[in-house]
Amino acid sequence: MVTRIPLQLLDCLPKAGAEPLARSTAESMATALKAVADPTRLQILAMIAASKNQESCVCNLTEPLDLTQPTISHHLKKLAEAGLISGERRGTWVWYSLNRERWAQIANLFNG
Amino acid sequence: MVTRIPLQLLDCLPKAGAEPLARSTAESMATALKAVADPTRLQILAMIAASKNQESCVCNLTEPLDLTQPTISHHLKKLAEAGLISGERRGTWVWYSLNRERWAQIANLFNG
DNA sequence: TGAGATTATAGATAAGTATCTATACAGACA
DNA sequence: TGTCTGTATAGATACTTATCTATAATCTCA
Repeated sequence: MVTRIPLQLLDCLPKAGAEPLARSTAESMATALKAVADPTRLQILAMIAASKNQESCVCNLTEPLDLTQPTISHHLKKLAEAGLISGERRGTWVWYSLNRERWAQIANLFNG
Repeated sequence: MVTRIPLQLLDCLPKAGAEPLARSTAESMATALKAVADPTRLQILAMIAASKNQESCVCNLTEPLDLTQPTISHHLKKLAEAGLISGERRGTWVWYSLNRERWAQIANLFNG
């Protein structure tokens, strides 16, 4: 006996080959995007990009953003972990600059 | 009497014109990015994009993603609120498709 | 070496959110 | 109209995280 599939269901069958994005890939992309998806971190990135030599020390970010220094450090750490910025100690200060290659990778998520 | 500024400090002064990104703008951008910055939602977006006519009903998403139907509905709502997808009821099913213009707007955040 | 300045870390707290179960709503069809 | 199917909403819970205060670590310089 043949099971009859109602028309309703047939209309809704997934097309062959519509494989879901691999979970591991999706998680890796989401981690990078989460780092950017925060208003304070977007402001930090904008300020670095607008600074002389496109780099900034922490001291330049704290006052304009009206947040405490540990909070700024927390956000810089998140951005660094996502590979979006790098910090380099020069004397007393730590200078943060954008990682252009990583930035381009994320842009490609949307251009593909 | 002139206050003497130590050399150390001079080295760290922000450059003129390095205005922070307006908070309201940053928050609006972050809202859109937060919608994308979730592995499940990335998978949903990928599945919609890979589907026939680039649209999908909820029933096609639930099983491959191994999540309950209310959870999928929750994510679809988030994506819709961010303007990234739109749902259209056709009979029993609601079909979701990508909003290309909105997608392009987000891509521009990274290409600018 | 010791004092002062800059940055990072630890721990606490409050707010946000991804997920579930239970249930309501909406359309198809017999 | 009543039943079945597909989708949305409500409420609860556990997990994440943005922020703060307090403190440690690191560097400069007198």
